Amino acid sequence: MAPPDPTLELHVQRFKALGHAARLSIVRVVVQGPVEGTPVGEIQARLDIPGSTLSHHLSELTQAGLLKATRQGTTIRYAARFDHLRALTDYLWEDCCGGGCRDPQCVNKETP
Amino acid sequence: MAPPDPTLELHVQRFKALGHAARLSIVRVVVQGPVEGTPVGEIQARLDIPGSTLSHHLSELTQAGLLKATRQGTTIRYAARFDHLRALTDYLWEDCCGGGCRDPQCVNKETP
DNA sequence: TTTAAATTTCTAGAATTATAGAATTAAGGC
DNA sequence: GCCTTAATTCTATAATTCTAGAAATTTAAA
Repeated sequence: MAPPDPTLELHVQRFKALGHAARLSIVRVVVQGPVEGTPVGEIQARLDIPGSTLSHHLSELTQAGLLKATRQGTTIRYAARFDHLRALTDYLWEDCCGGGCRDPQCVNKETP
Repeated sequence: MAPPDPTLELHVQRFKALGHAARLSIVRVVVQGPVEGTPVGEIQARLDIPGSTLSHHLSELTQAGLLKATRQGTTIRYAARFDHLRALTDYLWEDCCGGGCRDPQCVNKETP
């Protein structure tokens, strides 16, 4: 099999983090929320997930670099890492058309 | 827990499909290949994956709607579904900033 | 119609991930 | 110090996914 590729693995981890209903929902709630972040309690209220389960998913998303946490007293706010979210698709298009294509109008990106 | 959401589940399936080193590699090989698709044999040669394992991953990617297969004699070519790949990120930004933001320059999408 | 090449399906064991209750930590107010 | 609220960590079970060899399928050529 192919040798390990840290850049690949990084992106795998991020895609995997988004490949779960609870976690994708969490990310969307946070993306749609205020820039300064959304408190865990509010995420929990919106999605109706048990605390321990939610915490586990938040931890995965944070470790994957898709969310960042900031404490404010007893509440913790999670905000989106928009830079890393955007980098995900860039990685997919990388070297499209056999090298360096970034054109959104590229024929390869059109529906046949 | 929240009720089932078919649109969410669809995107979960696609992110999950990309959340695996072999599958993300496959997608990249195919994206970088010709528009008409890349033969299984060539993908296998490039990535050095056992045939049965590769076939399993190709099936998952196809079921997720990220690749499409076309037969040419005994060889089968897999091509990227660029439309569905692009839709993945659009889904992430959906309702960003509390509704309908599509602006790439949006402050929410800038690195703090 | 036998043979060969390309790819998939079957199978089962190994490995990883998900879930949520109970216990714990952290911060701040009284 | 003690109590309350907010969130995390611990733990164990359940569920899913991965892997790859062996067998089967598909297509076309000899």
